Amino acid sequence: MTRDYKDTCLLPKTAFAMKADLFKREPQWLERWESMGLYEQMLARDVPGKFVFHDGPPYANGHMHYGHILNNSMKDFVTRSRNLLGERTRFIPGWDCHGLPIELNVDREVKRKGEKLGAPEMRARCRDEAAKWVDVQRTERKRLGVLGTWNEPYLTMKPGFEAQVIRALRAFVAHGIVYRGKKPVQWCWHCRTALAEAEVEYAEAHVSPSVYVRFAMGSDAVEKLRAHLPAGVDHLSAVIWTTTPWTLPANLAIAVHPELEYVVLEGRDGEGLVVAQALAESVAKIAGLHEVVIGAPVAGELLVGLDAAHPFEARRARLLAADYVASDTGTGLVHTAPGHGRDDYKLGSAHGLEAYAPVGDDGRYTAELGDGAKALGLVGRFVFDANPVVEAALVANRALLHPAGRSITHKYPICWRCKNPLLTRATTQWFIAMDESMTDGRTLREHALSEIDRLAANGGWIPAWGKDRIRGMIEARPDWCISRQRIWGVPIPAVRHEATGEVVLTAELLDHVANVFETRGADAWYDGDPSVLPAQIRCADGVLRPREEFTRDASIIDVWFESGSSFYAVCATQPDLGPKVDLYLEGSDQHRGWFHSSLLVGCAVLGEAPYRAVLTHGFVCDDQGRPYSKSDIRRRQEARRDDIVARLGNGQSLDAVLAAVKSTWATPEKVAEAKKRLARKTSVEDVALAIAQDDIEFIPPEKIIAEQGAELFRAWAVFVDFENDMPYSRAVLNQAIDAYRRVRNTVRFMLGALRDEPAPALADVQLEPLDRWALVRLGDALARCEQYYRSYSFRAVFAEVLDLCQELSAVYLDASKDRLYNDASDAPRRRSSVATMQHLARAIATVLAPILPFSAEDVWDHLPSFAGKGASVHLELWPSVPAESDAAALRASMTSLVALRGAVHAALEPRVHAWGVERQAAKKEGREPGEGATPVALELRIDHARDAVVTVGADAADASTLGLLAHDAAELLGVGALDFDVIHTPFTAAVRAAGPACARCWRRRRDVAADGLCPRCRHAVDRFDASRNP
RNA sequence: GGGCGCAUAGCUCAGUUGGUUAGAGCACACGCUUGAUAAGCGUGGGGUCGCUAGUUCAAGUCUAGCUGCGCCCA
Repeated sequence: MTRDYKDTCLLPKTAFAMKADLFKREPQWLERWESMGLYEQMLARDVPGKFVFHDGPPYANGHMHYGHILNNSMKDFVTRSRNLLGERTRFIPGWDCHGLPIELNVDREVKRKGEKLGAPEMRARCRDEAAKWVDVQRTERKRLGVLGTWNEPYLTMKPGFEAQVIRALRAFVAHGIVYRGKKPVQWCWHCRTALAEAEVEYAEAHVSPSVYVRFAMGSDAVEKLRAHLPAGVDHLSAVIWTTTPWTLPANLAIAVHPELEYVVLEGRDGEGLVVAQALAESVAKIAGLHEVVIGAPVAGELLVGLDAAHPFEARRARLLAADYVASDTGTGLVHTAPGHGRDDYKLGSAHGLEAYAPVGDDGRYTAELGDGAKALGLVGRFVFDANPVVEAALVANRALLHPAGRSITHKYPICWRCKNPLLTRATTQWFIAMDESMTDGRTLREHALSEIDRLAANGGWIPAWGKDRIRGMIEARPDWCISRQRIWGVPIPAVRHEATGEVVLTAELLDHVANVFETRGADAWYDGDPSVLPAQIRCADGVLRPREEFTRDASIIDVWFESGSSFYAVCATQPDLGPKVDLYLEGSDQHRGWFHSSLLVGCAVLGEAPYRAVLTHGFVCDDQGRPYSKSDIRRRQEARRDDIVARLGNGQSLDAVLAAVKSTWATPEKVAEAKKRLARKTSVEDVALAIAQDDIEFIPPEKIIAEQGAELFRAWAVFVDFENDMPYSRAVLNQAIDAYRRVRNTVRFMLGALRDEPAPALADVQLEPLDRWALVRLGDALARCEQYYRSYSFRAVFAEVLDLCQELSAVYLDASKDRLYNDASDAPRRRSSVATMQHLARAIATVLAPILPFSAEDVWDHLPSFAGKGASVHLELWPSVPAESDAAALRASMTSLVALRGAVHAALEPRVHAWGVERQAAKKEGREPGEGATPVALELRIDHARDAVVTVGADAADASTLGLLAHDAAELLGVGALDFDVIHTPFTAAVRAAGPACARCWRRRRDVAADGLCPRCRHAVDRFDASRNP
């Protein structure tokens, strides 16, 4: 029996685990990084560049969801990659702490306990509530491995921040574009506040009344339209359509499109109904007319200037020209209440009509109502309850075109918070004018638009369509309503002079208030201390009056204004950052939110956009492209449940139903299980829900993190394309995990090659061509990755590294095995290999560190020490490779070899197959391979192709094209030897290699000696034995 | 209803200024490998490039329309 030489081989050895156990170990790394002050050390390095990154504040309410996790992962990619690239980058996490959701939570709690609290107490409760969630979210964000100043985050409720918000407001005031106006806003009667556009949601199926109302016109109209009247018509009515009858008391006008064709439709008793031609038929139907009799078409222009009597008020509605009037629904004549609609307001104010809205904060009519409405008993009545009253009055006045009770199902705006339907109601609010000249002569809108274009010219919108997105919004947005009638926020420090009624909001006043807020916070506005105001306040007439003559405004500022000021509050106040931010990074919904408000604040405060670039990512969706949120998934599960229950109720069989709804339960076994459950008296609903939950799965993020680790989520985030919606499902997550494992195992092999022993530096070895190629390949990957990082193409970085690992694994590492395992430890070939592998492992860990910070550190911990090795991979700078003058030749050489490799493997496939079959047959029959029918020699080991000699026709590949790697060609192809036949036409042939196999390295060679070893292995074994027994 | 996007293999994605037979990885099938082994290697099957019409010698790529999906708005 020959000696077993396995122990003398330098087989892979490393403590770097194949299984990462991330969920267990991540917290340990986090703790280590924190105690060693990793973030501070990283920033303390002397690096050439600087990058200003700014966190968009999440709202301090509730736990993190998938969107947050994705967003935070990406932000950490940015922080870490910029630092890696030698650009000092701080990350100051922030939270949006003010605003309605928190206030309502507190409100609900206070009401539940039956407490009565004043503003200061309410604000203190809100502060506690926000602080509580900041703590919760801080823990959750840190757990993801996000690096930053967690002990000093920015909070919009901190005094310094609040003061800067006031200073930002001051800039708008100084530009002269802040004004008080009565305008229709979206109003929540339940929350008693105006809502920002971002705070409005839409209910899909809201049921509203639908009324067609006739407004009687005068004889002047009959005169004017005489040529267009059907024969029997002697009086006219303008017909309007509305789904908000409660706004009829505020009707002041009727809008018509000047370029639309109208007709007079013959009604009953000689009445002519004025409607758009395109809608005459549908109106006739609604009015119950048996035939459509119309006169000659009338240009809308002709109607403009006429008027019609209000159905129950003693006033007339003028017909005004408006180009927004549509001809596809309604009547082509639009009921106009300037106090209750944005278009209405615009039209009304152009014609001198007031924004008349006789509705209070609580959604009940006020005494401002006209006499007609008062007579209906509407004062004090809730507007939505008034709809039937108004409708009844219309019937009584014969103004309704059809029987009462029509309704329509349509989308309707609701409050994002309380989900109650909203009113549009004119209130007195503070606005920032989009179209008034600022001090530099431009309007805010012009200014913002030109900044958008300037950014676009510098590639600042990523992806590029972000420009069109935000541009469209800035172009179309109305004046910015910045006031809210709530408590939890930064007050708009306006004061009202009681004697004159003048409301003062001046730069001078704001300066004083900002300075007070700087130390005492915005609470100072509420605590009764008069010193929050200057002793004397200047009025418009220039006269200073004592503050005792003034009262404070109770409005707070829109939270979007606050977060839009964050660059000014957070970055501008720090000398090493400054007001200009290099990158904003949020979901694409923020084109309407934070990006938008920041841009406007930037234009007023800095005279330019506060950011140089804006990066947006899509939303987390399931594998069918539907939003992946707990509530959304639950809604769909319930819909699926209802579907199943309904189908079963219709008498369909269970298996038919499951097949029809494409359930994963549509298998005989599952159906049987479901039937069994039903038999156990479980309700149909319960079983259906269980099935639906199985079909439409929600995977709680905290569960993934607790059971698998946060890094796998980061791997997912980098595995899918963030510019689009990002598909998330168990299958996709598993794919990302597979990719992660692939990289991990490749690096593990290289660590194994190092065997926990310090390897020589590249400079200290004579590099083999094979290793030089590996370093060229690495260098190519590094160059691409650097570009990818600079352009935030994190996915491409990961794909590049994955590709590198794949290629190394299949080609380079495989070819290196013989020298790694079998050469003597000090053999030059082996030294070249280990020096290269140390460099590769180091570089790969470093490049991946921003994306997979935990695993990269794991690699670092297991990388044997070398000169200059730091305490953490995260303190490394961008890796390099040695200069290589033959890079092009090495690349060409490998390209030829890889092409040849494909041909050789294909040709070898049937032989390998035959050898394998023989081997298995021998095993099965309990005989040695070769003893049977197939003439295969007795083998110690058949390493598939390795024992083959491959002969290749000269036209397929010429030996000279293999260039620098020709020497390693056989190893790279995974065969024993490679011959070229220069005579024949292209072909590939393979035979078993001749000669006995070396007992140690298993290579068939003609120079195997009598002791069973080839000379190389003899030498290696001698060295090994000598080191054992010196 | 409007604005901005997206649609390539079962899945995740590449696919340059239009130009050979549309690629990769995962998954799948079949092999090899017990010296990367809860790993590694090889071979293979799999696509009407969402649909329709156009421009062109030539369309995954350009144009228009449609369908589906997302975000934002009404």
